[in-house]
Amino acid sequence: MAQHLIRKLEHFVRLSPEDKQALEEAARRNVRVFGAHQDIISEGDSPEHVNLILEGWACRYKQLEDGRRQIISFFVPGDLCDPHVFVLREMDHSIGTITPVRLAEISRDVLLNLTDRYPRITKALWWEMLVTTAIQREWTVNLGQRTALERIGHLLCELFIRLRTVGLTEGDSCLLPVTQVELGDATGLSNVHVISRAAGVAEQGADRPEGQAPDHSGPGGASAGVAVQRELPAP
Amino acid sequence: MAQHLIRKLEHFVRLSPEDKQALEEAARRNVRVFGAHQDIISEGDSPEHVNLILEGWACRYKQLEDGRRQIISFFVPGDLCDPHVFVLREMDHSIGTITPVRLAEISRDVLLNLTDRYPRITKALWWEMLVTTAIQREWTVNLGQRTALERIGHLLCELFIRLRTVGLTEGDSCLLPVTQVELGDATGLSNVHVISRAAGVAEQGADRPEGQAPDHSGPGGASAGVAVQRELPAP
DNA sequence: GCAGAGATTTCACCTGTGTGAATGATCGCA
DNA sequence: TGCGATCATTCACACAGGTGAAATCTCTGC
Repeated sequence: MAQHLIRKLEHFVRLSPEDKQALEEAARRNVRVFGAHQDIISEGDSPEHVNLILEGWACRYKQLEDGRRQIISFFVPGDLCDPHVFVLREMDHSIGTITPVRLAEISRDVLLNLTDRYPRITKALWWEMLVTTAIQREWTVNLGQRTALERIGHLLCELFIRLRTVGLTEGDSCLLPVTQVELGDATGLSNVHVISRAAGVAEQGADRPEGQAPDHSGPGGASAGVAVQRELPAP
Repeated sequence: MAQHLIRKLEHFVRLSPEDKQALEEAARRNVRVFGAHQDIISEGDSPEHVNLILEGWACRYKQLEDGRRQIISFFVPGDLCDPHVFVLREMDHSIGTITPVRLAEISRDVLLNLTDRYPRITKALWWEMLVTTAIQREWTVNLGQRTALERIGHLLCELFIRLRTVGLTEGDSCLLPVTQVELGDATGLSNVHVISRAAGVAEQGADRPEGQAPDHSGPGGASAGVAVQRELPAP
């Protein structure tokens, strides 16, 4: 059940069989299923548990009164939505599904128990959180400084690498169950503009992405290097 | 010395005299001084300690090869640069001063000691970190969805409120020792464009900001509500 | 008191991206 | 088998914001 999370964390620390066992256990109870385009938790709600994505894609987003929407980050299998969220009274943003999603609700107690008993897990979760905030910084740069072409190229590279980390790629290709409107909401572009630029990425990209945070920011523009199939995973 | 940090944390938890004493102590040792426009720590360096800003302004930024620069966040007195940074091998971004800065370097051991012995401080630092990441999310929305006018209005409100939290405002005004180029780097705008829009903010704004995360995103644009003096604090 | 660097302000012009609308594809479902 | 909904694609046009350059203005140091 928790194989994606375990695979991801093992990029940073070596987990013992007991560590893995404990994670599996935590991910087994309280599994919930959501359809596509549903809110898992909405702005203003108070968070009750940490959600571990087992299957499917989701996103964190914020919506302005006039309808403008910004996707703040994507969640793919193995991702934890806010392992520290209990401190806050209420959510300042929403989390919604993109595809149908299967997730495990992990209660505060279970999580505290986990970090109390398994120091390697604690360390790995710290690292996971730091990587997440580093990605968040990269998005800030993406939105603030890069052109449309570069933004989309960079985002595709990020997602490809994250999927590869949890073993959800095949060679140079991966599934990308995200509509153009959603790509636009994530990159701060209009849906109409996404296509012309996404086409540009497809033309230019042939290199393989390397490293954790690819930075294709030169004047030459982004090279995606990812053969992306727009296709939903078979259930 | 640590009065700004203490004042900020007390918005969330009530600190005992001993808590405050401990914070004061930690901020007293290893004080360093930087000039304006210097790097405190650069991309690629490995972080050695947590920096507590005592006086002056700094910022976190990332620079692309072709010179484009994105300011990712501002630091004002009372702010901690990354209370969790030790987990990372090397910095993926730089921290540089804007004005001359006085800061306290807090070592890993001192910080761990602090969080071990003073649970209220631990809780307050957790809260501080969550607020910081919430601000980071807000920047993502700012850069991705808002117009130039709204971006600048929102940024000015944020800074005013943060300064008020640490007691660095006077009535409706505060110091803003930030150049237009820096405002542009933070909002993803060109310096030339900042001025026309900043002028717009000055004209439109007369309301007082309210709440922690002001959201002036309606079609009417941003209202800054802050009378800002562009002036360096006397040394 | 002067020189030089950095910051602000203004201008004219250009371009990247948004808007709105119309047309085709694709897919789930009755 | 066909209907409706959701996405993708394309086009023509509009405009927000970028670019480059030049003219002040304001410090700061000598």
